[in-house]
Formats: sequence, structure tokens, C-alpha cells
Amino acid sequence: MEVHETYDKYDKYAHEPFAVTVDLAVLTLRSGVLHVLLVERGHEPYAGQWALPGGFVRPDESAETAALRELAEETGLGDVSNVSGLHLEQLRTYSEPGRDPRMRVVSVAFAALLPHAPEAHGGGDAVQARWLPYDAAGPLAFDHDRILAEAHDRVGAKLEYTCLATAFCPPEFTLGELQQVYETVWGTGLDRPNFRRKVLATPGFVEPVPGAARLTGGRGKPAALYRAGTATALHPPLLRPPREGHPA
Amino acid sequence: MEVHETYDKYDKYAHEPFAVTVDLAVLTLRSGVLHVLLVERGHEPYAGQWALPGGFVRPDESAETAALRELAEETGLGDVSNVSGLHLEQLRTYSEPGRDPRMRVVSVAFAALLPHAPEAHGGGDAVQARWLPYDAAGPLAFDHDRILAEAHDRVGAKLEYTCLATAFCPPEFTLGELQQVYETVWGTGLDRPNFRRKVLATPGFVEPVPGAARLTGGRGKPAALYRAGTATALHPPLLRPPREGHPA
DNA sequence: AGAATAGTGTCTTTAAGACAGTATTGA
DNA sequence: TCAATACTGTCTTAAAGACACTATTCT
Repeated sequence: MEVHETYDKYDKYAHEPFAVTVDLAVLTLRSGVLHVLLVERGHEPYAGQWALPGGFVRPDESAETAALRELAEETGLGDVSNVSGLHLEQLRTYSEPGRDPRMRVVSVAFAALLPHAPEAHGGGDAVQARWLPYDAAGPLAFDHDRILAEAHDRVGAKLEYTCLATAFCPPEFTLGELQQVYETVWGTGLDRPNFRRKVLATPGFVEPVPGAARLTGGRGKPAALYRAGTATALHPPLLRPPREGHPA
Repeated sequence: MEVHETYDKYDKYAHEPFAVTVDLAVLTLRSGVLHVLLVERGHEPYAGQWALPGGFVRPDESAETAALRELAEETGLGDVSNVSGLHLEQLRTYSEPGRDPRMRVVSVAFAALLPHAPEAHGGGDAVQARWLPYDAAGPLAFDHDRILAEAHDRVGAKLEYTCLATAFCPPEFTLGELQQVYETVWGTGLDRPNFRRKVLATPGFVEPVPGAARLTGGRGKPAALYRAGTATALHPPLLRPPREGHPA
């Protein structure tokens, strides 16, 4: 159990208390480029530097609830339950003493994936919030570079064996858009016919929207539209091409 | 960042503080059966019930350090750095208000895998600690059934695409023993020749111990011995056989 | 007509599933 | 000699990779 026998008469005010916070790696695709939501810090430490959005978990909240609240505040999306296809997932908890110089902070990190990305404004605070390209996003305050990198790793891995990619897409999307999610997050190119075959051969990954089509690049054949299906797992997985020096 | 602007002048003693604890799902194989380390609670709430081992994170510790300390205390292994092949991995953090009736407890859950399992004794406390078969391990105190189930899920999933299975094995093991790890955790049978082919075809999964062999069942041909290799990932993965109603 | 994008078909290659058969040991 | 376990080989099947090709739209 959590509360060890030795501590049953523990005076919970006798020690320096832990602050519990959430940090959010909010990812989206804008014009085929992976972007992350960052806030500019107004105070020391790390004043003027970019950081992941986040904040305290309030006494009546779970970390998940706090993460959703912060997400709503920082993205300016208002009620986050509006956001169709939002994916919020716990990454892991960072608890090293000294990661915040002011006090003992234990932070639960989340990855959030959004389909469309409205311009951000800094919530109720004076700080600036912006979408920045993932590749241009360092160095961040605190240990946030590491959190962001782990979020990226995790999302890339989950694309292989889950249907997570649809969380980056609007409610109706083309297979080309879905493929671009994979290519952007993985940083590799994929063969279009083979990608198509794999996605359509996985029951429940996507469902066709009958009759609907969308012109993508201004010219060319309009692409059929699909919706996210009901499946969550991919069996067998859609493996990313093995990088050189890392073959099977 | 963690500490939100609004809270920079936050009085850290003004609110009910959070207690931060770790909970450990310690898994091992004993005679081909998956076992979990449990402690019997001596106090309310849940007095007399089994629970996962765990305890407070101390002011100078990270959650990982606290988990290793608890692991050493509860398993009676002494210094845990002795344990070759130990695998410790964060699962996720449970922070729902009310999960401990006494106070606000945020718990970082870990899964730990051990190769051999010495009999447990209850650490420095009067509580009993025992290895129980995984299937006989419910119902547990607090939300520990859920944590344990998630640990099992996670380990099963990681067997597919990592070399984690060797963490359940002693330093030198047979391919039959390695296969039994998969079969036990997944609860399925595997074809021996195919398993062998897959493992040996994955560079760095296992390395042969030249000349060594061990008699396993008292009779039959002695099996060649292997050590864990240097690889950590399995590409392509070793997928568990799809269950009925859950095909590709 | 030509560029651009979407979609189809097919051959090859890889890897997994199934399973027959051989090898080496103790009782 | 038989049961028990370890190991090898091979045929079949499933799925991915690598294309060549057709289709529909805009300029």
C-alpha cells in the first residue's frame, strides 16, 4: 500500500511538503510539420525561456483533471471536451529532487495530441503561448527537453501498434493526411500503395465516408474521406522502416 | 513549466499537502508460475488485506530511488544493486482524490521484474510479505488490483517488442526457460521450433554460453545455455498469437 | 496536353505457422 | 527400450516491400 506502516502516525505537516504539478507536451500537425505548444516564462528561474505548459494539481483534482484544465487554459480551446479526437496520455512522473530550484516539485508529464491547432494565447496569464515546430523547440526550461523528447518517442512507438494516428487528424480525413502523420512523426517516407493496403486491411482503423471526397493540393484527383474507426490496436502492427544500423 | 505563474507567491503550507508514495508490482516466476510480492496490512484501512509493497518517497529521494529502497526492504534482498537483471520501470501515477481515505496521496506505480525469487520476509516492519501466484492475488487493498493488472498488461506488451523477457531469467538460462516466460506471462502456448528460430534470428537477444548445458526435467537431452545479449528492442517484434475474436 | 494527386494490381521477399523428423539423455 | 526433453529441417501461408500502371482533377 502507499502509506507504510512506519508512517501511520506520520505528521503530514512535519516535513517539507511535495508540490504536485502536471507538464504537458501538446503536439499537433500544422501544414505537415510537427508542432508543440510552448509558453514563454515571465519569471525566474528560466525567465524568458520557453517551457512546456503546466501547473499545480489542485487539492480536489487528479493529475488527469488538472492536465485537461491546463490544456483548456493554454490552448484557448475553452472546454476541452469540445475537442474531438483529443488524446491525452500519461507519460511518466519526474521526481528528482532539485529539478525545480524553488521547492520540491513532483511532476506528472502528459502527452496530448490535437487534430487541428487554433492559434494559442496565453490563458489567463500574461505569458505568451505559441505553437513552435518540434525541431526548433529547444532548449527548454527545467527538464522539459527530456520530457518533450520522451513524448515524441512514445507517440512514435504508439503509432506502430495503435490507431493513435487518427488523433492528429480532423474528424474526416484522407489517407494521404493519415500517412503524413506517420511520415512526420517518424521522419521517414512511406510507400503510398502499401500504406493504403495496410490501413484498409486493418478492420476498424478507418471507415469510409460514403461519397465524400476532398481536393487536397489544389489539383489532382480528389481523395476519398475516412473517419476514425472503433479499433484501438493494430494487429499486426504497422512497423516503421528499420533505420540503417538497426535492422531486424 | 511546473510552477504556474499565478502560483509563484503560493504559500506552500497554505494547502493540504500531497503525500507522494511509490507502489510496486514486483513480479517473478516460481516453478513456471507468475508470482507477485504482496504484504499483509496490519492497520486500518484494509487491515488484514493484501496490498502491493510501497511507501513514502522521502524528501531527498526520487520516486525511482524510493522504489529501489522499498524493493530491497520488502524482498529482503539487501542491496538491490546485487540483483542481476533486475528491471524496474515506471508504470504510471495514480492521483485520484480519495484513493487513500486518510489523506491526499499521489502514488507513482512501478513494475519490477526479478529473475529468482528468494522467500520474502516483511522488511523492518511486523507485516508479512509473501510471494503469491498472480492468479490468486485478489482482491487487494486500495486500487492495487488495478495497478497490478496494468503491470501485467504492460509487461505482456513489452515482451512483444523488447528483450525484457531475460529480466525474468537467471544469468544463464535455456531457451525453454525463456519460452516459458512468454507462455506464462501471456497465458498461451508457443511452438518451440518457431520460438527458437525467432530468438536466435534476432541479433543481440541472447548469446550462447559455449559448451554449457543444463539438464532441465531430470531426463531428456540437456539444453544449451544462453546469456542475455546487448539488444533491447525486437525488430520485427515477437507477436503473441491473436486471441479469438481479436484477429488481424 | 501535362502536371499533380489518388488509387489499383502484381511480383518478390521476408517472416511466421505448422509440423515431421532427428538427437541425447535418464530410468 | 522407452519416455522425455532438445534441436533441425521443410513446406505452407501471411504480410510487407517494390514497383508499374490506371484514374481524375486543375492549369
